[in-house]
Amino acid sequence: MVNRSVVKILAKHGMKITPQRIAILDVIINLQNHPTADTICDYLRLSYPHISIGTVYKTLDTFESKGIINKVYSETDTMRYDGVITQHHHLYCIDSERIDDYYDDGLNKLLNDYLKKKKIPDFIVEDFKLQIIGRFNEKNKTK
Amino acid sequence: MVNRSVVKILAKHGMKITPQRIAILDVIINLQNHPTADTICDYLRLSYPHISIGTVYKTLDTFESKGIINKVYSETDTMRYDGVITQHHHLYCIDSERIDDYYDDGLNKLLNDYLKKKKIPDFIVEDFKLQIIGRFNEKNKTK
DNA sequence: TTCCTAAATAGGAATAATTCTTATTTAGGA
DNA sequence: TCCTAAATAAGAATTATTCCTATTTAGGAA
Repeated sequence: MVNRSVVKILAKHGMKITPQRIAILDVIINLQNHPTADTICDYLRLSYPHISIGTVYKTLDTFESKGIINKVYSETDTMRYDGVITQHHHLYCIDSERIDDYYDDGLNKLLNDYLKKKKIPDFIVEDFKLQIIGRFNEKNKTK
Repeated sequence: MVNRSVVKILAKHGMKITPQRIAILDVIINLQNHPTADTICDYLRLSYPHISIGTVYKTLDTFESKGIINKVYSETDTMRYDGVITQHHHLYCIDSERIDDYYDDGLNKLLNDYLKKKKIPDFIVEDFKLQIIGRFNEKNKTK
């Protein structure tokens, strides 16, 4: 079940529509948990056994440079990817590798207004990301 | 010129005082530009030719787990380190690898108050870090 | 529809960052 | 001064990522 909108996204950015790109973009948009390139590749191999890890890395880089996906900084030395590009922030769990999205328009506005007013010397702000570090409490420990 | 306070920091955290630890901590506190483990090692070798890169990594991890230094998330796949542990944020340059510290007590307070009041469901906030992404302007391009 | 070409891909080698292993050394308490 | 657990050096191993090259392919032109 190829998602038609995935094809549209590729076309909109003037990219060649290849089965690999469709599959990769489909996976990253549908996996909600900020997967690594390796995780993405494992998933892809279920339906696409010959895909190459090099292609996955290259394609993710291409998507990122077009602004289709985002890289997520992580504590470990493995890069993670995020199919959500509307502005949002991240909750980092101290006890696990878990990283959740955090949407908060109030927070966005608060920071936007502050940084616009504040004027950091010799620096032009283009974007910002808040990493919120802490713990998921009992009710929500597994996911 | 061994910095006495470096020794004090090690002692305060109940760590064995070794020449390697003194040298490493001295370098990371005095280098202000968020060096990589490799950069730290190069510096150390000037005065300490036999230090092992493995020791540098292990020691930086130890320091980080004791809260003496911080890791800094970076765009590339190389971890960087920060000898400054008072709360602060980072300015990431889009055009280079440069990462500057950004101190702003007003911002800290703003975010603290907001997150304290806001209550993110099922998540207990311990800390936060703001990544401010943008460009250094002409006057300040080289550094 | 067929052909053509630049771009994309597969597969594997190469590189770079980091961790692991083990024998040796050492800090600091007894 | 001695003893032992902890720290270190050196290099091997691992892991993530990039690079290389021959082959394939998407999509525009004829």
